[in-house]
This record gives sequence, structure tokens and C-alpha cells, in this order.
Amino acid sequence: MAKEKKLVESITSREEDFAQWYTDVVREAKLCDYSGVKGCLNYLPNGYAIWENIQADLDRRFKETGVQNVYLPVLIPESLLQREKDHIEGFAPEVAWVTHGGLEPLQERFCIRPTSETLFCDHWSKTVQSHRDLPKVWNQWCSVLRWEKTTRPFLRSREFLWQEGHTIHATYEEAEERTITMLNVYKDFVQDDLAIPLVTGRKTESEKFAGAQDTYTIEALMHDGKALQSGTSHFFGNTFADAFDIKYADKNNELHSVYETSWGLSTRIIGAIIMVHGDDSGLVLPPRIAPIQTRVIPVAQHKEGVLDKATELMNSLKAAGYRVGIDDSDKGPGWKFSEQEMLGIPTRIEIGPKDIENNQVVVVRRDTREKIIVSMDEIETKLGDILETIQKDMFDRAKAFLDSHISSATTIEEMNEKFNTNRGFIKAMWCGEEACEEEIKAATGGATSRCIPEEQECLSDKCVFCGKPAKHMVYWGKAY
RNA sequence: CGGAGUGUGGCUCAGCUUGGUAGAGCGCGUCGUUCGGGACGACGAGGUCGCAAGUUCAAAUCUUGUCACUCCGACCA
Repeated sequence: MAKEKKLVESITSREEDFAQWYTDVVREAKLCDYSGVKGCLNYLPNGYAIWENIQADLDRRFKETGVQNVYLPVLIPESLLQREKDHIEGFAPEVAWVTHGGLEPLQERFCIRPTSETLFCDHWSKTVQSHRDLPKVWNQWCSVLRWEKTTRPFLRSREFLWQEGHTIHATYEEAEERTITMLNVYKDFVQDDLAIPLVTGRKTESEKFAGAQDTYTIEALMHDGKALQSGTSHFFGNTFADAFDIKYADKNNELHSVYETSWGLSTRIIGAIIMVHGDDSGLVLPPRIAPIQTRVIPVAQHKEGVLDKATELMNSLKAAGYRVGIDDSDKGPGWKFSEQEMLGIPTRIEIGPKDIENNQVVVVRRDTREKIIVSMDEIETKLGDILETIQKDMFDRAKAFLDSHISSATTIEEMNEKFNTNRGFIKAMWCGEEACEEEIKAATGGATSRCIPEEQECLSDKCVFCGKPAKHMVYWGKAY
């Protein structure tokens, strides 16, 4: 393969300045741009199309597990938001309020939903009566608003698009099982469709969602070695049911509180796609999620027959079920190649006079820039193979990167040193005390507990910081 | 919420110190020559200088106020 060469000057090198690289890729791939309101993005066609594909794939996976979609309002009365103590304490600092209706001040102000647990609970408290009404396994696709102080496209915006699933169940076990089921749906989706390998597990007390009994998370590792929480699944036990008085009568006509879960994945995941797969030439999209899987690029298209042949090729690929586009603009070929690479389109098909003469096309992989000469007669099947190979290779590369950036430490000094030399996740034992988490964060310049994985290893019997008996092995990392 | 910075054609910015005809590059439009890794020429369109007051014969430029955005921290998906 040809030596990595920087072809595009409008994108800052990833090594030189990762943050600037990220911003450049977002801009050059035309995913979104800044609106006039801080933290609120204009999602452009290229960015929104990715979200639409994420929605389609996830929604299908949800429905396979019995999820039904609903839609609840964007406004939440203040009294409702305050019903559960931890929840309001967690969200109060970052909600926006609607105080006027037209010209008149409102009697009670409404917040713009930061999340909708309270709305779902309010509805269920009025409608659920019998065990026959359970379970409810609902989800909504919507946007929410959180008044963030620091914002970045996709990673942290004030308004963001997401899905939020909310469920209630008759038993503790059933709700707990749903929490894990959804964690696994996220895990499978992100790994299989987005080609992003993950570390998964339970959050510590301090990292839990406001009001949750347990929070489970999928954590991905970005190319700069920072972690990104990419989806969460929460188990609430009876907390919300009690606060909202959601009770049902069982078969013996005895009243019980329901058990509740919620789970969400947002447009933040687009940031993960960019930062896991992108390179110095721009975005690299996994074929399964890419809005366009291949772009036909006619070379010397002014010459007799080239454009016709290219269009014919596009149409036959479309008919074969591929998502395919063509760049028949009057730009030069070099410009078109760069454009296709910045947009992250997984393959391009170059077709020029020489190819037509030889009854062939040149398929170029976005991820490796490898050129593959394919006979025109075989392109419909070969393209599928190439796309599948790209999908697999992208995951394998990201997995190799992840694996090589997971290390372990038994002392705080060792932990610090590893964060400095090989950024990523560090496995270390922990006593379970919140105070120790704080100390570790301070001592490492910002590393937080990312999760307690289900598969525990015993690296030591002592906490990495205080030396007291260890309770858990924890993945630590510096997070976005 | 602290610290810093920036608002001038679609974009990136110069001009401001020392007030006096609104500038450049890129992009955009038309035409022509090009075309296997961001081609070139000619002509052309496009600006309430963030907003508001003030000083002045005269304000992009000076003064005051105000709004917005960006970056870095603390806080969070």
C-alpha cells in the first residue's frame, strides 16, 4: 500500500492537533454547521443521513426485542420534573425554561425536556392498574435540550437527537433483564454496524444517571486515547415508581410498585464514528451505515461514451441494491477523489476511457486507498465483497487499537505513567469509595472511572490509590 | 460560572495604532481551454463593516453600552 500522504490541505493533521482535525473533518464532510445559537447544530444532509441510517438499524433491533415507539411532549411542567429528588438535582443546573405563552407569563413554567422519565412516569401513573397492563416497553425518537456550558459538534451540544427507551415491569428480575438486553442491543449495533469495538460494564455510584439504581454503559476509545460514553442503559428499581405512584394489582389483587428502566443513544455516536475511523483525508464511514456506499467517478468524462457508461454502471449498481452516487460535476478527477475521501464514502469506482476499452473499472477502498481492478461483468458481486471486507477490516483495526491501548496498573504512579505514555483505558483495582475516585481523578489529571466490567480480573487485592481491600476492577480513562 | 479572543462579501482574514473613495485570497456565475490525485485564462456578481448611542465637517477606525459566537478551564450524554 502506498505511503500515507497528506493530500488534503484543508484538514489539519490528526497528529498535529486532534481537536482541530475533528472540527475540520466535520466541516469538510459537510455533516453539520453552527447555527446562530450556541450548542445548537444545523444537521446537514450528509450528517442527517447517517443519523437516519442509525435510526433505521437501531429501530429494527429494538422492535425485534418487542419495543414500541411513542411520542411524548417537548415541555415538562416544573412540578412534574421535581417529583423525584435525585433526578431534579441532577438536571436542574442544565434545563432551559419556558416562562411565557405568547405575551402572558405562565402560571407554572415548563422546562424543555432534558430527558423524559418524568413524562413517561406521569402517564403510567394514570393509566397502569393491573398486571395485565405490564410490561410497557416504549421508546421515542426525539431531541432533548441540556444547557451545556462547553459544546462541541456531536460530542456535546445543547440540543441533541437521540432515542430514549422507557420501560416498566412487574418484577425486579424482568426489569433488570431488560436493562441488560438493551445494553447488548447497543453493543451489537455499535460493534457490528458502526465497526466500533467497546468496553462495557456498570457505572460507579458517582457516574450513575440521576435517579438510577444502576447504570450500564458502552465505552469506546477515540483515536486520541480518550474515552467516549456512547450509550447507557439504566435500571431504576422502584425509585420512580414510588415517586410517581405507579402501582399495579397482581393476580391476588395485591398492590405493587412497578420496576423501571430507561436507555438512550444519541447523535454523539456520530462523533465516535468520526474519531474512531477518520484519518487525515477526512471521514471514513463503515459501509453498513454509510448513506452512500460507492461513488462512481468518471475520468475524462468529456470523452465520447464515458459519462454514458458511468451512468449505466451507477444504475445497474442501484438496481443491485447498493447505495450509490455519481460525481459528474465538471471538476477535475483529483478534486473528485479528494471530495469522496473527505465525505468518507467507503469506496469509489473510477471509470475512464482506458477502463471502458478493457471492460473493467477501478474500485478504490476509502480505508486503505487500495486500488482493485474489477471486470465490468463482476462488479455487482465483487463490490459487495469489498464492502464487507472494509467493514470487517475497520472493526479489526479499531479493535487492535483498543486492545493495544488497554493496560493495567497496581499503583497510582504506574497508572499516571501509563496515562502519559499510552493513553487509553487502564485497568486498576478500586476499594469502592467515592472519595478514592476523586483522589484518582486529581492525581491523574482527570481520569475517571469508565465502568466496572462484568468480567472481573484480580490484578491485586488492594485499591490502586488507598491500598485498602479492593472491591472491583475498574476501567479508568480520560473521557470526552 | 471564571479566563482569553473574535465579530468587515458565502468562507478565511487584512484595514483600526495615526478618522478622509470598502480590500485580498478562496468560493460563486458566464465563456473557453483542460481532465487517471484538489487545473488554468478572460470577464463578472456580491458588503446596512454584529447592534445601539455618542464624539466629529467626516467613523469599519475613537468612546460608552449591548448582543452573539469561538477557544481554554470547572460542570455534564
